[in-house]
Amino acid sequence: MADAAPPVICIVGPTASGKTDAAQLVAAAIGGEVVSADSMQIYRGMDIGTGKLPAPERIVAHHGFDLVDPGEPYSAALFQSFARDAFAAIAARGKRAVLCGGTGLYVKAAIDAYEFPAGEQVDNPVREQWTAFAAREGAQALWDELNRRDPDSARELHPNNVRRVVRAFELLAEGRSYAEQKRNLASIEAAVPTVQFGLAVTPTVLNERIDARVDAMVEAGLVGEVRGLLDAGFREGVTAPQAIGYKEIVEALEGRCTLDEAIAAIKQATRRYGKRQRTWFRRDERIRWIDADAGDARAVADEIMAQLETLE
RNA sequence: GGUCGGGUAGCUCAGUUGGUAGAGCAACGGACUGAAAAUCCGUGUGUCGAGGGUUCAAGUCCCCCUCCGACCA
Repeated sequence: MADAAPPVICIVGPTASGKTDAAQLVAAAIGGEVVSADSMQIYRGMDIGTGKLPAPERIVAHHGFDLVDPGEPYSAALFQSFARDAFAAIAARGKRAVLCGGTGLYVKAAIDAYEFPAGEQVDNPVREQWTAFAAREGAQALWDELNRRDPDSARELHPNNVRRVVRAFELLAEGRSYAEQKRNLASIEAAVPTVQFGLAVTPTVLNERIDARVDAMVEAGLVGEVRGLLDAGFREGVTAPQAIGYKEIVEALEGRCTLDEAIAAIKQATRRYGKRQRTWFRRDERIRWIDADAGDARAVADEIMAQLETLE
């Protein structure tokens, strides 16, 4: 990437904070293109429930949507290379990238010096092996085994966190260490120059907005979308069927709860997700927080542009 | 009107022979480098329905009132 490329503008925040509209308005104003950093918007056919900006409403180019089918696996490493390529392509067009993200890990993978050395492998036999071991012998046995081979990393992990313990085995198989990687976390540097903005919404206000948004998704046809996905083999996927708004509707469609119960569950899960996002982004000191309580995308975009002007 | 259940944390409920209460879920806080909308960790005071009584001591036993449910009239 040329040194002359201006910093990527990065807009983060929890679901329903208004990122999507604000990012598009900023991009439109400065001649930019949006890159979405969202682990569920990458799936084709998952539109309503992921809050994907509908094509007719896009006034600038969007990237990061519909990268794979719901049955396919994906990873932060794949997103990293996708995002880096997108930044380069946008710069080459003389445009400016606006990264818009709710998935903290994907945002960091895109802009920070996260390294995924062993390529872009997605179906990892080591993962399968140890996941099966845990299912057979239990979480504690899995952790004990890690403790035998890499006590340094085991100490960093709770035995119940099977996912991460398995991940430590994957790293070990590549001659790396989870503990060492974690130690380096604090000193990670930006790999891509960015200016980051976070949309801050008071939790009570955000919760109300989430409820309204979920109702709107149902009205927009979420149930039909899920039904269509099921017919297309949605259940085969590893990640996509875990999406909030989808897994609950599947429960209702398969008769394990009522639609009203499913809708309530979606609202609850989304509120909790919003909280996790807040926790994730809060600790990044580079983020400049913008008050987004009013829900006025225009005002938020104006504020971002005003701040950009003072910075550049 | 009568009989029997039941009224304990925001919700569903435990609570052993009386020793001033605890699980799950929710809520709140936190972690996070190849599944991340995932995964995991931490935090439990509440007039034990009201009043009275027995007792050194009552969620627990007795009386009375009240509310909910079922059954009988």
